[in-house]
Amino acid sequence: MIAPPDATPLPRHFFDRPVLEVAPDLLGRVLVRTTPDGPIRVRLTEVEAYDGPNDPGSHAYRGHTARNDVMFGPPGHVYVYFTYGMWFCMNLVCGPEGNPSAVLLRAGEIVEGAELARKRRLSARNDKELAKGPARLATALDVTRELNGTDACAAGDTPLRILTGTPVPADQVRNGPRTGVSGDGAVQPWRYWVANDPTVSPYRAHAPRRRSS
DNA sequence: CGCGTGATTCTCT
DNA sequence: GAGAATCACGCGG
Repeated sequence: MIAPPDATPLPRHFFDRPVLEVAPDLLGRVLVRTTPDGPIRVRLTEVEAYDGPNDPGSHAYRGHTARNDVMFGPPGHVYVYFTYGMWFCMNLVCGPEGNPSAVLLRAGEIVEGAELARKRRLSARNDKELAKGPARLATALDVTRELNGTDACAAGDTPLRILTGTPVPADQVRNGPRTGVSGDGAVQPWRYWVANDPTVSPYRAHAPRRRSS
């Protein structure tokens, strides 16, 4: 019997391309998180590209460190980072090994396991908000530091993988400036989203924090 | 609805 | 020591 599209992982070579090609092509793909209580599936509606060692917005801009190590590894793996003292965000590594490019997964529509996601997203006022924002998406899927380096292209019963899903036609893809990025990196129009999708997060320009004392 | 601010800790300078 | 690829909440209109 033939596996349905939603059961087929994206092949590794999907990610072994320039990140600006991969990012819009990820819209409509389905991320599956396997938990002890059952699967959670998310249809991706918003992503952001970070393009190699010369992108001033990228965590890899200042070289190879312990935190960004996974970005320098093979494509198709999950890079999870911790930020603002509280939150995790997840990326999928792109391009050839050694070239530190990645796509930040910013938002999606929960298509299965919403009851499991709600348990971790108690402040969400409705299901559209469950994964509306990169840290919300990671929280809804219970993605933390432990999943850093996971191979999202592996077959079988892995904790997190990315399936073929149904790609979004090019005429429904929009793009604009990246969110939350400071300095020169902010101007790149490398945030991609699905037109008129209610699960896409609102745009917010980066706001530097003042010192408290 | 838009805007401002506190939360909380890791990472790199 | 500063700033962070963010979120939630309170306030004012």
